[in-house]
Amino acid sequence: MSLLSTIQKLTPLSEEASEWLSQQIEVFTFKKNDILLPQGKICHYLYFVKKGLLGAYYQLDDHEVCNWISMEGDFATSYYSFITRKPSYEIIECFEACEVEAIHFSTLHEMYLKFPASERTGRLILEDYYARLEERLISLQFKSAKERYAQLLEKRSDIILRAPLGRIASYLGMKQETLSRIRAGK
Amino acid sequence: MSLLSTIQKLTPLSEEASEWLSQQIEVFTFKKNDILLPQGKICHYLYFVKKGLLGAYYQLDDHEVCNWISMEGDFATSYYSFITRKPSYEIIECFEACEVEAIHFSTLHEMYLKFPASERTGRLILEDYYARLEERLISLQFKSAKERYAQLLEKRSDIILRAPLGRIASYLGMKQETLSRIRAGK
DNA sequence: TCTTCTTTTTGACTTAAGTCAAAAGAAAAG
DNA sequence: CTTTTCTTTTGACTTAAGTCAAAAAGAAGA
Repeated sequence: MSLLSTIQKLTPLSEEASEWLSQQIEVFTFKKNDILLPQGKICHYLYFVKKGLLGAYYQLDDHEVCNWISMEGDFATSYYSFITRKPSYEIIECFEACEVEAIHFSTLHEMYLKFPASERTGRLILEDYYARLEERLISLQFKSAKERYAQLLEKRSDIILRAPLGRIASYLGMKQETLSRIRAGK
Repeated sequence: MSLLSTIQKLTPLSEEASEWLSQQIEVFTFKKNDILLPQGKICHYLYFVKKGLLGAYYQLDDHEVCNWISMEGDFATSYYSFITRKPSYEIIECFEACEVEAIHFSTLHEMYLKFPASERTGRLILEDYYARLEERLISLQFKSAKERYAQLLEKRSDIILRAPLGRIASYLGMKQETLSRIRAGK
């Protein structure tokens, strides 16, 4: 499972394009609690998680709210900052030691110019992001805390087992104590 | 205020491209309560509201949840269905009599082929959608009903004055009675 | 203008989730 | 191992928002 093979699964990339792209991919390793993107900086990379767990959160008043969590096989970036080239309001942090592959923003756009058919790839990755966001919004809009937890448990039980409780709670839009109680089945 | 001039404000389009596009734009008029897109159909149009008020909602259990409301000068489409070409879970309906300009999906893609620079236009419109969605999510995730109302009042007071109370309430993720009480300042 | 239908408001009561504080469990450090 | 630190759970209490039902206000039709 790699960035390239995952992209190929979304939509085939020409031999030539994937050859070129594979040479542009950068690989990084991070320690637990390392910051991939500080708040206020522009996100230049589209990441792909090879190993580990990472996520994004932002500061709201006196607490942190988690926006997304990615693990092995997931893409990860501060979508809004990455596409708009504006400073990110969210912070990307490793929740575990991580190994990631990364495509630089300029690489992506060079690829679009060199291989116009690859535009589709970019669009599909981003559409996937959009769909996830929309699903989450629907879930937050009118489901109870218990239902939201059940839904996440069904879809991403792996994340629930690995991410810190407080992060999951804020991701689900509830307090840590509430999540703890739901988990205990009360 | 027209589709074309609004697009031009986002990013300049070549003389040739805007000439071509202007000939592809369709104009529709609808009566109050007319359905622009029924649930389960693929959304083929990117709409631009010239006059009136319209919005989208979906069925959740025994009630309807409003996803967005657009008025004069706004774009409107079932974004997810439009980009993925999958059936829409949401219904687009006129809340008032409407006059809209519309670009067909195939027209948009023909434009991308004919005028590659126009890809940027499409991306910007869609990015704008994404940004709105993200803002809404943040608001729902950790703000109280009162705060969410205040925020909408500040950003889109026009909508609050025109849309039915029940729609606004479900858009804000609360019950109609709650919104009524907040509005009364209790 | 009167009647009917729809939308919004109000009232009384219930419930889900938040708050604050402390205890228990795990993980990291010496 | 112990001690320290961080994370999760539990308890008692509060509060925001939901529920159900009825009244009031507006809009529409005859």
